[in-house]
Amino acid sequence: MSKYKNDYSKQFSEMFKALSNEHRLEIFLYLAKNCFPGELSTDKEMRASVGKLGEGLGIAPSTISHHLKELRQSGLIRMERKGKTIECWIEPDTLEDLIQFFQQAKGGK
Amino acid sequence: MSKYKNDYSKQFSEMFKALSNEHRLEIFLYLAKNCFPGELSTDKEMRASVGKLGEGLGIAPSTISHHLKELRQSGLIRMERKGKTIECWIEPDTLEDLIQFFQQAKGGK
DNA sequence: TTTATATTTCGACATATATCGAATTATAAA
DNA sequence: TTTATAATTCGATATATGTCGAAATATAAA
Repeated sequence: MSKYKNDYSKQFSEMFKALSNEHRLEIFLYLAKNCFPGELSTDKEMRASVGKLGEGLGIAPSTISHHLKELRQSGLIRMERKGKTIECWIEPDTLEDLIQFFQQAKGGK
Repeated sequence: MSKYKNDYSKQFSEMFKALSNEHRLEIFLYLAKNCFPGELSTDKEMRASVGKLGEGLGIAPSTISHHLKELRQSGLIRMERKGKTIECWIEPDTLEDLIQFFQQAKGGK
């Protein structure tokens, strides 16, 4: 088997690691559904606070914070302080990159 | 944040875990490129042995074996003994599932 | 300025993961 | 049947991960 790593393998494997935890995947899916920016990226409704994201997951705030850090560091989400809370939303380019990653793998190109 | 897990979250998080390791991702990409079944699924060239997949990765055969088991258990690849060797190939449906997973996430549906 | 709220950082700990080499199993070849 | 090849399983070990609670930090409210 010849080397089949490209320059992005490391980056993609880090995104997959971020999504390999069920709590992080759930957060990611929630953000993808509710907080995908675009036409209304400045609208408060398009973003979710750390506290909001923690609701219903049954884990400590410090753990949520840890998970969000992982999602951010892998390039899947963005975070920005807004007053007392910190707002989170999906990094839109990365979602498209992931689709292309698997389409290319499927195409065998 | 409301629960956003669906019935498949667990299964997807396991695939992402399998792809979170650089060695496994490399194996997966190699198989996707070279061993995607279809019109020639019985052709020897469409499959790769465990030994072949280990070449050039610089890790022990037992470790390759471990990684392939993870890829198989997560549903990303298939394996079948053929004489002395064990042949590996991509599970084609799963690749399409992954594309749809991210397309759906992007669509916000 | 003091207090309350939201979040992060730190230190600890239990569990999971990646890896190896040795031993084992399965098959084919001599 | 004995030997060689391919791959897996096992046991060990070092490192990484998920989690918590306590303490620290940032901001807003009183």
